[in-house]
Amino acid sequence: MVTRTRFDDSECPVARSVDAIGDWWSLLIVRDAFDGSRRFGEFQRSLGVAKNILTARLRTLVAGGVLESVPASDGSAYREYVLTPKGKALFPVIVALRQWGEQHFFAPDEPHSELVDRREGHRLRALEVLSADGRRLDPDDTTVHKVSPQ
Amino acid sequence: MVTRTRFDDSECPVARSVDAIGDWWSLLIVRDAFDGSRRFGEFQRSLGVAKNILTARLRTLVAGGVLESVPASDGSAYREYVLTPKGKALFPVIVALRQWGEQHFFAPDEPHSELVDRREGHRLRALEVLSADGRRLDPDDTTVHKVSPQ
DNA sequence: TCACAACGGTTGCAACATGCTACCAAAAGG
DNA sequence: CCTTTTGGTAGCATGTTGCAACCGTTGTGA
Repeated sequence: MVTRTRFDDSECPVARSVDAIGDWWSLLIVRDAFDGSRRFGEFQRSLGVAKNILTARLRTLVAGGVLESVPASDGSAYREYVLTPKGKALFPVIVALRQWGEQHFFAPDEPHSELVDRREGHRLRALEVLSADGRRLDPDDTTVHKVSPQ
Repeated sequence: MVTRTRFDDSECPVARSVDAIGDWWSLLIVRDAFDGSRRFGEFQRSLGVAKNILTARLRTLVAGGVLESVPASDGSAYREYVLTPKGKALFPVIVALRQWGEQHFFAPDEPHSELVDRREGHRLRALEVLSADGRRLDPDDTTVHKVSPQ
């Protein structure tokens, strides 16, 4: 069991997110879930993670409401792990990580797995951070509005 | 020194990204860097991380090209850690984590720090995953195009 | 200029998390 | 039935983290 309550009470949403999914394996488990993995063995073979660690991570993700354990879709007595709506809401996070990795860790001609639009088969548009009125924002165009603790 | 070469050679961009920044502290260090932290002590006070761990993380992030060590901006003899262009490209990742946290870990009226457009002072628009031709995509609308290893 | 505090670490050690292997019960398949 | 697959658990070696103490350098105030 992972017990990191350090930032549970933080006022920063990033910290709470990292608290929920910010360890080495959880993000890759979620990625696999988006890619269609459902069964314990699928995650285990895909990731090469130790089974006791996978057990712990799946439990944590289920406890955190990211995954839920449901009866197997093929009618067998086993269970499957599927993304909850909260888990599916991580889609932009995974896409952002994917695009960052594509841009900074691969040579232009180096092969890598690609996330494509199912209808057209094309690569996705790069994520853009936009202001309320639709302007494209760089990091320097934004600032954190701190909550005064009182 | 963090030595996780397990996924350095993965074909999946998400895995390489997680390899670079996917541990407990690195993402929070990057968040602080976006929020304006530059000095060792700033990160240390803000995060409450042990100094030896912070030392190791900063070194890893510098080695990974996310941060760089530059002379202090105030003319002192100390050094500062600032985001490289590669580091600044993590902006959508941090914003995605922030928005996910805001939506799923805070009650509607619960106070939390907010990332706002500096010009207008308004909250940012929610990130959208778009197809090449601009349609809004859900996870189910996409599929991973696997690279055949050969 | 001299003392003292702050900065940016390093070192050693204890506690905890992870990875590996072996093992096991229940389910599926033949 | 008998065998294999699945989905774990248990124990142990190793790696990582957190904590406290220490230390040289840099800034600071008298």
